[in-house]
Formats: sequence, C-alpha cells, structure tokens
Amino acid sequence: MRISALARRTGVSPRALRYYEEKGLLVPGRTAGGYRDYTDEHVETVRRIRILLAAGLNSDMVREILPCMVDDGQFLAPGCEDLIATFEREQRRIDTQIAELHDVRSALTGIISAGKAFAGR
Amino acid sequence: MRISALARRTGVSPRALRYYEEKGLLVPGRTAGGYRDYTDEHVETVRRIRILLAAGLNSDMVREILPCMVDDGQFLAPGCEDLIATFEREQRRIDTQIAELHDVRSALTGIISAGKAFAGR
DNA sequence: GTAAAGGTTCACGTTGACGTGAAGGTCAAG
DNA sequence: CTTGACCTTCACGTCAACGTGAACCTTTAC
Repeated sequence: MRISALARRTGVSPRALRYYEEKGLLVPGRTAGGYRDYTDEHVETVRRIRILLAAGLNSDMVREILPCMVDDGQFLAPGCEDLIATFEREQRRIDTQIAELHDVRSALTGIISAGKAFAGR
Repeated sequence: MRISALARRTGVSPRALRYYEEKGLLVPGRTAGGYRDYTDEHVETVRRIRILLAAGLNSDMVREILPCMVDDGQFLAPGCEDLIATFEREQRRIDTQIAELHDVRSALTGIISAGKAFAGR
C-alpha cells in the first residue's frame, strides 16, 4: 500500500505519515523505486499513534510506548520493563489532566444552567 | 500590587501576565508612571485563566468565559446567554478529550501491570 | 514513448503561549 | 541626585505537529 492509500484508510494526511516516519513512529518498507510501502498492520499503528498524540503525549513518548503495546497484553516487548517509571509518570500527568478537564467541565455546566434559567424567565 | 508581586503570588511569569493582558484576559490599572497595578481580585482571575488554559481552551475562549464566571453561580453576566451554544460545544470537546485520556490511561495500566508481572517472575 | 497521477526529498511557513534580550523610563533609598 | 531594583514597550526566538510549495523521479495507461 502506498502513502495516499494509507492516508485514505486512516484519515491522516500523507505529510503527517512522513512526519511520523521522521520521528521513528512508523517505519514503512520501500519499493525498488523508493516509494514507501505500507502493510495492513501500519493502519493499526497509525490509529494508535493518533490516540496517543490526542492524549497529549509527544512523539518521543509515543515512540517509546508503541512497541510496548501488544494485542493481548499478556507479554511485554523487551526493553519495556525499564520504561515503567516513565509510563507511571505519564499516567499521573493524565490523571491531573483529567481532573483539570472535569473542573472546567463542571464550571461550564454551572454557567450553562444559569444561562438557561436566565433565558427561561 | 505590581507585576512581579502578582507573579510571585500566582506562580505565573511576568511575561505571561503581560501576554494575558495583550489578549484581553487580565486588565490591570496603571499608576501615574505607567506601571501595571493589580488588585487581589486579579490573583483569582489569574488562577481561573490558568485552569481554563490547562484544560485546552485557547485565549479567545478564556476571554469569553471569564466574565461569565461568577462566584455563586446564581446569576449570569450580561451577554453570556448568547455564548451558551459555544460553551456546550466546548463541553463536548472536553468530554471527547476526557474519553481519549481514559483510553490511553487504561492502555498504560495494561502495559504497566504486564511489566510488573514480568519483573516479578 | 509520453502524459497523467502520484511519489520523493528539501525547506520554509503556521499557530499558541509564552521566553528572552534590548533600550530605556520610574521609584525608593541613601 | 544618583544608584539599583523594578518597570515599560518593542521585537525576535522557541517548540511541536504538521501545511505548503518547489523541483524532480516513478509508475501505469495508452
């Protein structure tokens, strides 16, 4: 599969896919002519990359986590044990972020309900 | 209170405070000599700005929300009724963001527990 | 064999929330 | 009345995740 096909299947731009490769997140094969050659597994990898980036992880962190994400979760890729502390830090960061989002969410709820009460007078 | 005092009390850099003013989020008085003059209420405002920015709102959104945030939540500042749809959109964005964070969080939990089981062998 | 469609590698542009000097004005203390 | 600490306004630098051309090469179809 070439880059525009992967782009269509993932909804991610070709430029972004090349960027992921530049950052070591997504490593395609190459054809004789130098074209990037992607497999079906790359589709799933791109999906994971997007999820991790959307959660606010930077590309360095994504590069470390990706090889540790295995389907069944039964075993861990070699080297991933050393990163547990890093992952726990990231998890705490996520917990903080979720708490902040909840705070703002409930503040918005307060404003909205006050506004609707106002409109309903 | 001058800018460095507010910076100490809020933990926010003077540069950031000037930036908030440039964006219309924080409007201090001015002394005869042209110095910014902040009150105790500005401390609370800065706290709110930081919370909103930390939740991923941009400064335009923060500028719209800030005047709608009143202490008791009983009434709404004039003009805020018109922004309810905007706030509801923002709330949906936050819900999406929270869901994404939860996904990544649980993925990390899986990796970490697998890693600890591995280390415990 | 040639034209169109799509690929390649630079390399500079964008956006948001600031950081970081530069050049100079203000203020309290001595 | 001068020094030093703090302030002011420009104005350019930063960083991450890409967007956007430019100049050129590959592949497929006719």
